[in-house]
Amino acid sequence: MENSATRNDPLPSDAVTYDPSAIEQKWQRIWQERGTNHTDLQRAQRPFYALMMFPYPSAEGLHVGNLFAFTGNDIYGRFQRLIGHNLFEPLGYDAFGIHSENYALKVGQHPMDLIPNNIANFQRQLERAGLMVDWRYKLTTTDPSYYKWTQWLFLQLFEQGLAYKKQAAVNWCPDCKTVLANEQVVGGLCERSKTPVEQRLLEQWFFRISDYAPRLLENLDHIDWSETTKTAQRNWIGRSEGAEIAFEAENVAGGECEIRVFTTRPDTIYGATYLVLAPEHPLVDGLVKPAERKRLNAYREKTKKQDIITRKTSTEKTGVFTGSYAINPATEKQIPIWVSDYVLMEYGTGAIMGVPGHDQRDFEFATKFELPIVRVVCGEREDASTPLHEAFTECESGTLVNSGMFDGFRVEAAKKAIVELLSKSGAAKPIVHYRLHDWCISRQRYWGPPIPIIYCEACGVVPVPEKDLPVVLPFIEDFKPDDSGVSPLARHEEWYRVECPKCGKMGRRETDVSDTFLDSAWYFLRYPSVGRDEVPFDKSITKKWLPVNSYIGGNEHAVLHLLYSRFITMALHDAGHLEFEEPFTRFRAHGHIIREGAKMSKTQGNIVNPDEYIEHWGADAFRTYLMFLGPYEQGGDFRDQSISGPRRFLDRMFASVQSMSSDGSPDHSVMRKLHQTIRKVSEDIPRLSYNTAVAAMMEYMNVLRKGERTPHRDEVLPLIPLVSPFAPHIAEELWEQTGGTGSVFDSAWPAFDPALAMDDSIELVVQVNGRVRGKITVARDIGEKAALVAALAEPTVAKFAVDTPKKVIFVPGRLINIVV
RNA sequence: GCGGAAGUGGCGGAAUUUGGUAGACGCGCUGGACUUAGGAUCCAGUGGAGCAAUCCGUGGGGGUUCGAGUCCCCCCUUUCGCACCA
Repeated sequence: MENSATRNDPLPSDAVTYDPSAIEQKWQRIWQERGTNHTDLQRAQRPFYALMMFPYPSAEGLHVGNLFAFTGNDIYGRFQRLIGHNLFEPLGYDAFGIHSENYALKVGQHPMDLIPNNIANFQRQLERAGLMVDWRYKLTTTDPSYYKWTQWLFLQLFEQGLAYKKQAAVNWCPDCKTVLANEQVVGGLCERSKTPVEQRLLEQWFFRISDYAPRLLENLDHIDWSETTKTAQRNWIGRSEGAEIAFEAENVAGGECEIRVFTTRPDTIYGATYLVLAPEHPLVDGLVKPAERKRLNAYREKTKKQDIITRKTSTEKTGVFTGSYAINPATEKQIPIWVSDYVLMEYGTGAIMGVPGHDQRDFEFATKFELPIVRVVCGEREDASTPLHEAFTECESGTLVNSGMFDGFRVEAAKKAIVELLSKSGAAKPIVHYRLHDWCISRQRYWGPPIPIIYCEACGVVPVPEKDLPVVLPFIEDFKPDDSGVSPLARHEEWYRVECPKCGKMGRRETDVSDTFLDSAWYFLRYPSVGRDEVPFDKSITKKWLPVNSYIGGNEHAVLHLLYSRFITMALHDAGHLEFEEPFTRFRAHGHIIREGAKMSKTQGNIVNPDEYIEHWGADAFRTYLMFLGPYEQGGDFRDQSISGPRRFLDRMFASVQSMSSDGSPDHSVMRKLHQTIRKVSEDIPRLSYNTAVAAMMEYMNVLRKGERTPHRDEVLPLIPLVSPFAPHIAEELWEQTGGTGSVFDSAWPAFDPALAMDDSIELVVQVNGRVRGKITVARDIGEKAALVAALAEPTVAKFAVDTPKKVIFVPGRLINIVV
């Protein structure tokens, strides 16, 4: 803070000067008294729901990144209110989950004690920032009145058959001691702890999100979201069109055995010279010949032990032969069946056909193990005998060769024709495969909502009746997870022993809790209905306020929270609870801020503490600076020195109101600039182009005060609402000082008058041979002939335009280019 | 490896919509005013070279055009996603 805390000097004695802390405290108090930030949800005529991603209330307190995000949303929301909407800008806390729990373990406190303290601290910090949040609708995911409905949501999905339990190989994080969703595993590492993830076979609850893959993908074309976010979702859903092809084989017991492979290149089947199964593939045992068994077992052991990260990143091909053969349904030749870890059990069918001529991985594998490489596609200027030095993967220019009756087919046509042929004998079928897997929601942890299920010896899996919700998370001292794969709650018999709701015999509660992402997958539905105990969300209020008009948040949630929220909304829509199936009409991803060119982190000790800055510069200057330091959707660089600029701007704004005069009439050219500024700011805010909006207002301030002129009242007043979304406290204060009634946020956005913004004379750029040689001031609507005459009259122009012009390019109102 | 985005003064960044004055705005810096003082405030200046006319400048190289930061081709660098996805 050395550089930034240098400004609170004694001020000239008599002048009324800008004192942010006094003004900010005053207006935060008045807003609360008057209920300025309150929304009348029932009576609103033009509802506008401006949502921001709610924070996880960490012990460190509010991060400047949170404030950057929230301020951007607040500006957008306040602007919507000023142009006549009824704004609803709620905020809450995402307080369940491993983050909180691990921190609690680390500091030796119980999360039930810790979280309320953290929330209180966050609340204090957020209130200082001056957000237009209606705190009456605050929600906290750890509150039983909230998670009661998270559990209800689970039951809804259970009833629809969208929640099911299965034993599956799941991602186990040995550090967090819980399973993780696929989305929480990044490059084989736990997204949170960066520990290599292991595979474990466990009974887990899943949601059938994969059933929704086509809809989740198609709807992306119709929603107004940041393109980067949509791309991330498309990649994650991972649609790929291809075919499933069956290869006949004989197992060691002498029985028939069918190996199904998924391929996007059925056209290359004549070049399939071997098959590869994933080491975990269930058919491997039956296929391995006694002579190969020892080597194969050793190989499978080795892959099992290897962590996923090395398996997925090393491209060195390894593998073993099973000793068995399959029949290629196209060539009817015998091809060997191999096992290799480059084939993954979780994708497709866990088996592939090896086409070394036209797949780089297969090429490497075949080269290493000396398997035949056959060319079945050739490009332009190639033929069937052109040697292959690497896989030929080009599709567009490809023509089939060595492919029997399909020789000469183009790749695309061959794909269809071959699948069609093979499907007649049942050997193939066209298939669309999605990478998206079902969402594993079980967590073997303590700090989450218990999954509302009871296991009964007689009745089996019994959902907890809705009237018994919430299943309250008990306060237990011993909440530490262990390596057993069993939840901490399972150690508390007094809690999990419960009567079966169906037959009344003693049963056992599900002791896993649900994923934190379930808490946040529906919170936007709850906000308008906070306080309603009998429903998760009120029907008419929901109809009035949802879907969310504008949602702003970080792109790190592109495939987690945002995808899950869409899925949950669709599922509730299908169950008749909602009338819409996409929750967020418009989504924009904000950027992230760094500090002095480096990433902010606790270890580097370069975290910006909002409290200190607000203390020294005021919340308004801090907000304005955050919005000014870079393009909102890209983020920017927080530099201590630079905050003085926006603060100076507010100082000058304040001073202008104190010194403005009502005598005479405003300056014509200043008023012109004012209207140009109104236009610019009105266009920039909806585009989230906040940095240029602030720059435009600064530019106007420079014009307003140029050469120490005394600004006129009419020149100054419209600036107050204009600046109010950015700096709400000072705007409110100046609004009051200048005789405004009520809140500036209940006034109107300044009207833009195109006639006033229009320049009557313009600077026309004069070029000779495309190079700028001068500028002439002319009437705005000057014609080409008059412009040419005026241009040639300029000495600097005449000097270069010595010959008769060959050609003249005239762009009305902008430039004239004389070609000689 | 694949895909997206980006490369502009000492620094953060404008201008890319529609090819038409490159460097808005701010920080920093320089000079000045007011001052006992200035790390406050205000005024003026600030891409580079040159006394000047002028020339050179948006990662590098080509191209299209009267005119290119903007469009096209090749290359380099940074960055963010995805990553043995069959």
